[in-house]
Amino acid sequence: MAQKCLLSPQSSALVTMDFIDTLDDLERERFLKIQRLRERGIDPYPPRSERTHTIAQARELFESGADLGVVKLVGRMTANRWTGKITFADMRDGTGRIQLFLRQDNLGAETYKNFLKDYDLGDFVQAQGTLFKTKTGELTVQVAEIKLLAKAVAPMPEKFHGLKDMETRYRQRYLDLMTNEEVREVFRARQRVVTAMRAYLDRNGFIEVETPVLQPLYGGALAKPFVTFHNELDRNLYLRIADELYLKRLLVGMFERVYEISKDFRNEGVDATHLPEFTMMECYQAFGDLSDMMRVVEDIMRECATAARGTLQIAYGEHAVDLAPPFARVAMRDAILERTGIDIYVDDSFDALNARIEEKNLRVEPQMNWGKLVEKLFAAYVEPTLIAPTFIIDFPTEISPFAKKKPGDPRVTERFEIYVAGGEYGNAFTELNDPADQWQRFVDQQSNRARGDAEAQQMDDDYVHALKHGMPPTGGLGMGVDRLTMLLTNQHSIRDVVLYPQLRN
RNA sequence: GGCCCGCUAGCUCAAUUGGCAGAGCAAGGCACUCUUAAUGCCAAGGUUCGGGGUUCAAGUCCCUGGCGGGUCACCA
Repeated sequence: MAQKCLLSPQSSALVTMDFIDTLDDLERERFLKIQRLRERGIDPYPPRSERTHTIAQARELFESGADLGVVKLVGRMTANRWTGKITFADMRDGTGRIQLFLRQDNLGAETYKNFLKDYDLGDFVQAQGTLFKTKTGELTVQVAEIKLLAKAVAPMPEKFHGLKDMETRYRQRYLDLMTNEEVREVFRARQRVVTAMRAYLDRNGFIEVETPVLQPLYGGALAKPFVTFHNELDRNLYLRIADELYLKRLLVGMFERVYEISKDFRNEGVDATHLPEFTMMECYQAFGDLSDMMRVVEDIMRECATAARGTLQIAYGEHAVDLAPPFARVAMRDAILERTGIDIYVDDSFDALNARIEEKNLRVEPQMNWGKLVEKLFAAYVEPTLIAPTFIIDFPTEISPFAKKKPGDPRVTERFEIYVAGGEYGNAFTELNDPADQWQRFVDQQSNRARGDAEAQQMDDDYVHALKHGMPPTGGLGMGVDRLTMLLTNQHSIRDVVLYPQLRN
């Protein structure tokens, strides 16, 4: 008898028995309901559903005064309140929540009893009936017929406190999404950010392209790569750390404006602002320069903020930020001078700058050259203070191997990074198109590598060769899509804007 | 990788100095025809992350391993 009631019409007894052995007590209770339903001839997993409106549509139409008559709504039951022979239930679909009103007098004693017995929170159902308002004024479906669409065997997380455990939220994201409405909104906002960015670029003549993820030589950024192996080719390949060098080759080939929104991979630390795979937008504009890229950043910030938040006045944590262009422009030298009293142009050698830093008792990690020391000084004393959107310009040449040197001052380049609320959101150059200079930069990077800099660029002869054929004067930009989404959704961990983040260790 | 914090019922959380491991939600039973974190009563639910140790006695103290979170260092 026990075995018979576990038989499923669509699977063998053996499989069913094995499955039931995997269930805990709560799940087993629900699985027995599935058996009861099947015995009554009800398929707990019917192949199709019927739906006349989404919940949002039904709500909107009703409020506008339309007479909808009988509607069929579908969704997941998420709460139940019963008082004897009537039950109020909450049902949610992808668009919203609506209350169901089930009454024994309407459904019939048998159906009503079976509903109470065999339906659970988490089940997908189809409710047919008419819309009305309860005496407390809540829009409600007066249910004439209720049908099970998909039985949930496992119980939902707690209905009031939601799912809080970080690990479960990330590893079983579906539980997080079904329980925490605000999490779903973050990912809807992310989609609006990406769509707005793409729409802006498309509208301005940038062509979306795809470049290799697997690269024989990685480059375009200073970072440690992931290494993989191609069996047939019998060689190592690297997962891209940036798209830069492939995209700029396209300008040699006479595409004038290109962009790519891509996953990049960097084999480095994992924390609240870094994941090993992340999404980057890079765009390049032939016959453009740094100031064109500033305009692109301002436009993208404005359009993405409008799409995500509907306003340019946003809150990020404790900061109020105004994203209305134009953004401030400050030379790195001036920013550092103001915050530390050190003039990097006076102390423009490694030894001099290092001595000044020690003299002032500033905490800066030991570095291998002047440029990196400047970068550290900036990161420690300037970056956290940049709340209003600010372009920092004139980066040291030593840390900018793909940027053109500033006319009249070879120590720095035509490069900016955009900072908002103490964080970096984009990086742009007037692109280096002089093949001899580019070749020398690679050589300099190699000497850094020889001195132990694991993030130094490798020589890319093929890229230099491309430049020998002539690349027009060009402005290029990279923006972190995840970080922009964080800013625009007020999230403070990158894991909260990535559906399936890599977890630590 | 260093340091700090956490891991207890399906979920959210308690547990005093080392002294019988508890509550709410969910799920089970009963009552209740306008509830909305419904309510009332009853019953059930545990390898306290794993392993080892100290102790008459360990959720609690010690050692060790695992998995998370925060922070510092590096990178975006």
